[in-house]
Amino acid sequence: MTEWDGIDAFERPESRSLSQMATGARPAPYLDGLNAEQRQAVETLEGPVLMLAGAGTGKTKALTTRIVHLLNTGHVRPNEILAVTFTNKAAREMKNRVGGMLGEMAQGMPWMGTFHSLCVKILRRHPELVGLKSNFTILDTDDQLRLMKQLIRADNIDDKRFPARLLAGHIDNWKNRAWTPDKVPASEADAYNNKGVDLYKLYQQRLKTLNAADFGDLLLHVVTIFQAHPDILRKYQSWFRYILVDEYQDTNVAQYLWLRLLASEHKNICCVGDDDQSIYGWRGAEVGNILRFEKDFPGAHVVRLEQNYRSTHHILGAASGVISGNKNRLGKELWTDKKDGDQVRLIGHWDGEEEARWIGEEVENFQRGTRGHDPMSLDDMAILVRASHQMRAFEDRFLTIGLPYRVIGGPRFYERMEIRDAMAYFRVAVSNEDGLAFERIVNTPKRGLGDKAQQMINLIARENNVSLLEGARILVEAGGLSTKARNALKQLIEGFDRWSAAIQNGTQSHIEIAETILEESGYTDHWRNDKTPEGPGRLENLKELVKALEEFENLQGFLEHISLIMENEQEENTPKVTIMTLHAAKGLEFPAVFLPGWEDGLFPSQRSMDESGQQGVEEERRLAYVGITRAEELCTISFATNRRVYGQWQSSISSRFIDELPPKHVEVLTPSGLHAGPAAMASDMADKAARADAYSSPGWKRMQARNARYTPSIAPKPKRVIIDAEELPDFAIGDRVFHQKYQQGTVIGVEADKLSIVFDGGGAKKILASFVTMQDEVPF
DNA sequence: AGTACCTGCATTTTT
DNA sequence: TGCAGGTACT
Repeated sequence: MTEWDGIDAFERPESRSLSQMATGARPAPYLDGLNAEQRQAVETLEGPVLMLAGAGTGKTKALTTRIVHLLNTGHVRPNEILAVTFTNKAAREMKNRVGGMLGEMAQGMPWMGTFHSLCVKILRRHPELVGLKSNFTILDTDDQLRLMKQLIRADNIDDKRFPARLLAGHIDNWKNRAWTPDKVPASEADAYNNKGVDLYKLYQQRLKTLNAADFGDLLLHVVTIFQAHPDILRKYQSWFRYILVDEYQDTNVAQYLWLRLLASEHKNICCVGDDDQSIYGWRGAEVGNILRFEKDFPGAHVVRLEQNYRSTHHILGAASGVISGNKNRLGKELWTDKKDGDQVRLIGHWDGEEEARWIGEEVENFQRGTRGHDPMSLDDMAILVRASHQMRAFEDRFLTIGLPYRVIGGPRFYERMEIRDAMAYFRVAVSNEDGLAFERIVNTPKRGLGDKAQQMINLIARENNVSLLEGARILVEAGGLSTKARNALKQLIEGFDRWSAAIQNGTQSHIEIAETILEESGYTDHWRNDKTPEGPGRLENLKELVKALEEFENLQGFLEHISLIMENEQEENTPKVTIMTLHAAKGLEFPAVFLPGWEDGLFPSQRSMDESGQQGVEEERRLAYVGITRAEELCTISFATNRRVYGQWQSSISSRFIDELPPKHVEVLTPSGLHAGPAAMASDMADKAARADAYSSPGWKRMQARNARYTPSIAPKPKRVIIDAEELPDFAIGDRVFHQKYQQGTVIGVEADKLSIVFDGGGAKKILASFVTMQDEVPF
């Protein structure tokens, strides 16, 4: 591997052709809207660049403009830019914004996406190098845990004392650090009752036989391939002439290595991030990556974006005051030319319920318009909490006063039971080896294949070293099980044979196939016959699922997309207050923000401090910084002196972060109840008791049920989200294409949506365009 | 197979 | 307190 240190000179910008220079001479009106620093970040095209972008300083603008500038000056072709984000949302936004500035040119940017989706793309080209087939499935957390549980039980480990989650945590950690089982250092040998590393090895083997990868693998496998196959690495290195990375402070070791490997030829890597907003250390993010950038990439240009366009002076002052308490930071001071605005408001309450009550009233006040502020929409207000259990108090309160709210981060469409079941059917049909999916649906709907039958299938599959589906086939052919169970299983196997064949030969659309699968398997009937009140809703969800398929070229593309995305944001038009965690709020902004629960132990969280000490406090402090900087106009911090924790009343002291707020930016409000005498307190307690009764009353329950029905998380409406499955490209004769089964080939004829293709492996076929993908992105 | 009860436990979350 | 997961009973 090439070392960055010791390289004395970076490549000079290549001498440009006349046509490139002519292209470069095109006017660049998009630069006009940038401030000096943003402009510098956009125009420093060659060599490593670190864009230190504080909250609200227009980093997305700078990032997208940089891409536009790269293309407009003719430095690079769209498909030679690697642009990486963490979330699909960020990728989508970047795509949209670049698309908005460039028109269809952005369509030609196949390498813009999340770390994971880009890794899948790469991995699908070389799966055999890590023992997978190109149709490998991607496991979600649930599958992972089930698989680990099997291994743990097989090893006779007490999974009470050593829960699967613990093992999953270790393995995740190791993968984040890019440690394959053989690379886990000896210091970790005691993990999971000294069995961690062995189980990790076993787990990886099982994944291979299942032809599956978990999220961590996607990165790890690609890094492994790059490290073991310099020839392959070299091709990607030279292909990606410009690399852009968003939220660099959130990268883990594996992602860092991935980037470093890819950037080491051209060294045109631009990382954007903010060390002060690094809040994902607990899931492997290394703030060190961004702090070390100049060492890792010698000669790096560092550009600081410090002009904030979001918040008022007081809000920024408060945020700066808090974050300055951190030792480990690159240092940055946000400023604004906006008006001073209101000071950050601070208020202490008697208890959590009082806090929720007061915030509810304030929300209504803002809505009405108070003290020189125009009336505000509920959409413009947010309550940001440290931990999701804090949301409950607000939900309860808002429910009683009938204040519309929206909770971000609830259960998602693709995590619903019926959706996961349906997808399990699709998964087995697409990849017969997918034993986890098979297990999930073998007795759903009930086919009389209970524990015993499943154990039998498992046993036979293991003995013959074949997939569960094949094991089941052997069992049926051998005449095992009761007649009834055998026939049911036989029917299921025949079903999968039919469905897999339909997927292979491409005569039916994947939507028809999906409908067929759900019908013939009896899964739809299962819910049609369901008498519980959820039945109709679940059928509805299944319909939505099939509808969502329309956005994809084939079932596999869909499954991949879903396992990578799992999101279901749907907006409806009634304005609502938003309730969410501080983590979920990163990157968002609201005119008015409430930050409740600033009590030591809650925020900063005790656990964080116990587990990570000073480092933990610093990360919590960054979380406070993120919270304050979400606010544009009004920021209200609050705490309660008493709070119910796991049912027990506890008194608490205000957060240390409160004392770090610079007083000149803070207005301290006095709550009406706090200084009342003991009498008021007593009546307060009585009131509370009365309310507690009301909470268990039938009326209350009904209200909750009603709310559940209308809660946004219920009605599913998958948005049109296309990141991995791009719009069907127009194929032309001579195009290089890739087919799941026949691999690479060349188009020799086009009629409507059917292509004639000569495959490299020999043979010509007529194939629906939707079954192949364009392979021009990396020509090798 | 469905239920009723018991126990243990309890951040942050994306892919 | 309230939930998820497991066990034991019907």
